[in-house]
Amino acid sequence: MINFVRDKKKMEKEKTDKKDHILDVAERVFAELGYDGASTRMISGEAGVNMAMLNYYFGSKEGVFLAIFERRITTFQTVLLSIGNDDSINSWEKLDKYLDSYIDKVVTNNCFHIMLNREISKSKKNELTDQITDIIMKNVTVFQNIIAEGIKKGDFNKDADQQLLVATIFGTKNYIVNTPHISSRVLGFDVLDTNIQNDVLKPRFKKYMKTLLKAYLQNENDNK
Amino acid sequence: MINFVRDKKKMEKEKTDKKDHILDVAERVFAELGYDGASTRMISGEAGVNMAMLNYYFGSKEGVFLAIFERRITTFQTVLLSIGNDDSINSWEKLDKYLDSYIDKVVTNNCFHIMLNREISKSKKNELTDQITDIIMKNVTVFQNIIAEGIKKGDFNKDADQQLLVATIFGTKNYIVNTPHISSRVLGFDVLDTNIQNDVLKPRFKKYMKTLLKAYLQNENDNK
DNA sequence: CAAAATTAATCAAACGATTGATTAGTTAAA
DNA sequence: TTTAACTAATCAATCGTTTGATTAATTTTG
Repeated sequence: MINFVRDKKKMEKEKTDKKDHILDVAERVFAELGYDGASTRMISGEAGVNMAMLNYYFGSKEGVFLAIFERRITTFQTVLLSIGNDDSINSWEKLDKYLDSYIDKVVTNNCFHIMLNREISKSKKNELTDQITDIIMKNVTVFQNIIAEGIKKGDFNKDADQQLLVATIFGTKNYIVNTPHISSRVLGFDVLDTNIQNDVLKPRFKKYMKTLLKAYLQNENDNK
Repeated sequence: MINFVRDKKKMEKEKTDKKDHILDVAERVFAELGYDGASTRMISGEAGVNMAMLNYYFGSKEGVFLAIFERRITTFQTVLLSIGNDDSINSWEKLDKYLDSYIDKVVTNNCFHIMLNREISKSKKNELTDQITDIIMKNVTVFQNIIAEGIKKGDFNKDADQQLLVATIFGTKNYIVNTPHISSRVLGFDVLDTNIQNDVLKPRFKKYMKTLLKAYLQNENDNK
């Protein structure tokens, strides 16, 4: 067996790569089978590591689950927050930017969002669902503020139902991303195919969402 | 011990009542914890029956799951189908009727729809997800046909994205019903409270959905 | 009608399999 | 040599299911 010479830098890189690899696999398996349906043996098996490594690295199965979260949420939320707080653009532009960023992210990281929504859909509360709720609410609040601000400024129709509009944008996204078997049959192509996602789904989804929101939020006496 | 005189009719009633009771409980527990998260012990325990009764009546855990489906889908789908096939009303009225029936049903039977959507959100295909997909697609197809017909007739805007509109109506519904922790915080009330559902949620949801679809589907040169 | 035979409903106990987790020991790196 | 990375073996607990036995209800028989 050949023994490579590896410096410390390289090692650390490989270590985090290994942990990252485990999380990649776990994220996919959790999305495929759900948290309860996915076993630690299956995850470690597909990741090509010993089962005990999951506990060695992440402490427990739940630790793996939470590690997946921490990896995804931080950068994403700061991006959305910065859009919400950008005072140099008007409400319509904010809406556009938010939708562009949001749709890009959730379509690309669909495994994560499938996993996330499966767990939050458990109607019985527990520590985990509370944590997930808080995470999701941060994204929701940014969107809500954009709408509320737009209405206050007079850019958006004041009769709009802010709360249910939240349900529409996030619900529409969830439908496409989280139930791929259904949405693929409705749309006529495989929504999980990366190429189709980038070339067809994302632009079409963005365009649709903007048109829909414009139709609903536009003041009745306005013309475009 | 008193021995009641009971005719055959009465007996059968009680038997189906018991099976129905088990399915009621199972439906709730599945919604609370997911299919994998809910154990047969827990279901039988909460239903107050011996564990073996689940297998005696329904063959297996999956049998319980499928029995819940058969109980719910039949009547519901015929109602929606009859609306879709009603030629005495125009497309706008069909849309209204469909939304009224659909929203009433899914909000009331929220446990069932939570359960249904949790399982279909597993991205790995299996026999069960295929069955659920077929069931869901029937409801979707009725809605799609209403939209397609309306566009063909010229009632609806021909530039409308039919497919993504499907994602919006069913997605918005799912968001409200399937993630009650989130939607309750967004809306500011408990979406699982039966009284609130009937007095507040249903009428508001119907009104919103109709307004949204009208804004999007209305021909640009039309006035109401 | 009454006794016997048959069927349906229910139960506690136990089955083998699988779960998440831990151990004690080995290998590799610093 | 000390520490970190990794492994095979094993743990108790829980899973869905099955069993054999028992009770209750119904039908058949004499």
